[in-house]
Amino acid sequence: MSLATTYSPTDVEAKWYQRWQEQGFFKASANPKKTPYTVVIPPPNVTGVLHMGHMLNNTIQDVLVRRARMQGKEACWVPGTDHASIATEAKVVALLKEQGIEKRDLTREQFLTHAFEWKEKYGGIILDQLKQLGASCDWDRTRFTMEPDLTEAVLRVFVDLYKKGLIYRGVRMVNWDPESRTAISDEEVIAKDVQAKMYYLRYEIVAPGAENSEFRTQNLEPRAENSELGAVDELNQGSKLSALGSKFLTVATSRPETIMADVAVAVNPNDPRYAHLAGATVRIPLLGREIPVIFDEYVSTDFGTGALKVTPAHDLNDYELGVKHNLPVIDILADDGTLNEKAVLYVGQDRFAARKQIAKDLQEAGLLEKVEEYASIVQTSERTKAVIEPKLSLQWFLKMEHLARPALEVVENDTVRLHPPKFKNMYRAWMENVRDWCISRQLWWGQQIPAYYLPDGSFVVALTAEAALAEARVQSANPNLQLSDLRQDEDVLDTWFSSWLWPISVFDGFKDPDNADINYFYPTNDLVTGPDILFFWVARMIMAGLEYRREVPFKEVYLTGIVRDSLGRKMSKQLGNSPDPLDLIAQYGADGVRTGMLFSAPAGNDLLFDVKLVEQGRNFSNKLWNAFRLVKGWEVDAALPFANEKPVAWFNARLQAAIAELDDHFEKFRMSDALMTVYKLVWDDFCALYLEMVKPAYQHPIDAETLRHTTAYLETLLKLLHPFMPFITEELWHELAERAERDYVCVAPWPQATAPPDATRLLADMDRVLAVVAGIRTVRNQKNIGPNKPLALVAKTEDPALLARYEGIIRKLGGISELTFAEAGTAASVSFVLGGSEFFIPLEGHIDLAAERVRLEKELEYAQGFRESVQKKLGNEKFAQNAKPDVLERERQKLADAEARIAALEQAIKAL
RNA sequence: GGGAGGUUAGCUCAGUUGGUUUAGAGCGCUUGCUUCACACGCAAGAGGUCGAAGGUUCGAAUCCUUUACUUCCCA
Repeated sequence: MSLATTYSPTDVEAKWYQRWQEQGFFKASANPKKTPYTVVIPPPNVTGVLHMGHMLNNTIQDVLVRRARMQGKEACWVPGTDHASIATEAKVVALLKEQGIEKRDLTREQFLTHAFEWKEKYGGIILDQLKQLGASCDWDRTRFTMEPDLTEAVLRVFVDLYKKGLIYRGVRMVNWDPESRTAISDEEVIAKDVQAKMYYLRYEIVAPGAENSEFRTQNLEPRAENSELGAVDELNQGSKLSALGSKFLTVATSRPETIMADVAVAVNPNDPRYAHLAGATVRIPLLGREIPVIFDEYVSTDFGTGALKVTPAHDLNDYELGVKHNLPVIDILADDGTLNEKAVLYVGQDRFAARKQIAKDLQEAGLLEKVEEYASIVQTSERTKAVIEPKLSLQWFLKMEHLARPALEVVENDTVRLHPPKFKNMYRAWMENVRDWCISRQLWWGQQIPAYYLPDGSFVVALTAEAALAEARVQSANPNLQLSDLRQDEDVLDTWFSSWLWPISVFDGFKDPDNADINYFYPTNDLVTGPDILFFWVARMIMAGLEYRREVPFKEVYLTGIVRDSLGRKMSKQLGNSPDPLDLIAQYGADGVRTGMLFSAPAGNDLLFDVKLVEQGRNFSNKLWNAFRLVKGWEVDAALPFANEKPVAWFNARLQAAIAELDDHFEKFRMSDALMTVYKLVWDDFCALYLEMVKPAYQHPIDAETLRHTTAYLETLLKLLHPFMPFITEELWHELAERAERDYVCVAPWPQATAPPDATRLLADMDRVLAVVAGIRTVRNQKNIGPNKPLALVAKTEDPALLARYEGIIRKLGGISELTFAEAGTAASVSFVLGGSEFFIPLEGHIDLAAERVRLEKELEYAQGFRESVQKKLGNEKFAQNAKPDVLERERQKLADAEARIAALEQAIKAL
């Protein structure tokens, strides 16, 4: 045989991917004669390269899409990328810096030119990588969130939502990322536990109406020189405190560097410790500025000292307190996280450097009472990991309430189903507590907000500058207003403000809301993505879909797990525990990698990736390859009669049952189980059993009828496997037979399960026959008898006809040379009992009578115990009354089986 | 701190409306095997008192209560 004993994927994969594309199999167009099946890809970042998460996600999508295509649906998988404003801008800025170009020296247009150049050069990498995985996307439909049409869609939506009063502009406390120097949305903030420090600061009390500044410093004792700053120290001495207590108010804070932005100290009005401070002011340590003591029940008496410094510019709660008490706002932080001139002290220092320095200075000034360890939480940027600053800033927001209500409704009533359903709870919690979405970003890479400011500071919102001008002329009642008088908002929109339109915008549903594609392909069917972007993206797509199409964007959402390493750790560059997907494909083949990923990917569970899984996938490819080699190598002798009626009928029954099971798994999005069903069908049923039953002896020909059935089965298996392993199945499809021009397994019809009328009996009979075979093989193993040594089998059974019908199979798989029926076995035999039947294998010289007796008696004892427990149950009156008839019947059957088995065992023991 | 999951064989997971000395799968493990498609293989086998305690029931991995551990979401 010329075919290699191991399958080599690399030779095969590129070839077939190219052929599929040449044939246009992945192209989809509105076709009223077919049912549409649509998937939009979660657009990867244009800066991205393929990682293991993409592999899993896109493998699942491809499996679904390929199956739908074979089912005769008009399968449309739309690929594309998103512009990832923060990540891409950072990347381009860094690249320019390497070339000696600073962003601030460029105009917006110049920068965007650079950025688009970069995108053209590198932006398609990840899509090409998907092709190596086998992704059957309609590449002609590739979209990019910042291309002109999609940009227009974003702007149209912005204008529309503004006109509907859902978008507003205002000063709000936002999450400021000092590293990317932009506001980000609540969803882009990740809370992290940290071990922080709580600083207890002394604010000098200025008595009501009196100027007693002589207390300022002289009553302070110098701190011990060796007192380590940062350690929890012992300064909290009662005597000293009480002495100082009357002159100082101690305030606990984790952010001492923000005292320069303090505008008050707040205490609870019910706190007796501070009642005397009514009308008092205190001096900010080091700075000396006087600020009032205010009273508010918001302050909790048991946190810190019960006194709270109020810094409205840098804390949301403080801001609200400030508004309530009419306090000023002092913002001491610059956009990059350094202190600005309003801070007066530490100007130009980074906030963390300033914190260290001020702690030191406070300590030296005797104004730091103590420092405590403090388990705290910091908010960090999902994208840059920088610590977020709450910052008051003028931003654009989208009101969520109106959009969230219907979007929650459709998930609650299962119009959109989440898989696994446990995510419904999470979704509900988010939807019910959703806050307005900050959609403006202080960046250039993205869609510039279509708001245009008039010279008088008012603004208009319009799709184009020209439209804005027309509106501005009306609004200002100034017909002489010129384009040059208008200034467009500098900010761009959040990338998710593009992505949430994706299922509509990729079909041009905004530009042309009634076009054939959108009407046909929308709503899409399945969405496959990670739960980490359930809110970012999935929820918002549902909102946009309902708002703009009055229809949900997809019906089923499959949420994958996270790919982790075998120790359960997230894959990261730092740990270096993430394999390069392309290396894996090169080493094990795309089919091997795809199946490897799916083997351990139950829905919603994290996938603990182990290269062994991919090895298993490769081994499976190889198994299939060798099954093909065997069949391909058979010579036909047309004169031979059909010799394998039983195996052929049985395998058909198995096959049909497996197809039904497979379809059921797909229905329930149990991808891992679906794969396992085919895996076992191929490996166990087809290779280990069926092929072994029908294969002719070495160098003997096969009859034509058997070959015809076997080839047909193999073809069906290739179809069932194709969604999982597209490459090897296509290769074998064409190796197996000469194919017509467009006859590819890629577009072959998906097999329909049609169980033969006698399936139940066929399967049950074969189970009994295979149990006999297993019994024989166990004897061989126990007695160390190789498979080539022929054995005789004597059966004592109430159903000899069954064994007679399947004698050929028993002979072949069991290595049995002679099957006879008798009423008793011979003493020099090894016996085994199945149900009520006894089987004897005469083995002169291999028999240890005593050991045989012990073994059989052990089995007997077990069977008797079993019988007893069943009898006990059947004897229980309450059981007889309450149990359903079928349960009762099953128990009676068990009893009968047990009795037959006991009788057979007793016989066998007697025969010894 | 609030909420939602999970805890079943060494590992990763199934287990549908409670039905049993027999709770399944894949991988791994053990033993034997150059059986002429495949050692990326073949055959056989071992391995679990279903986190713990209590309860309901004729009967509980499955229902209820308490508890421990763990993951995630929100604050």
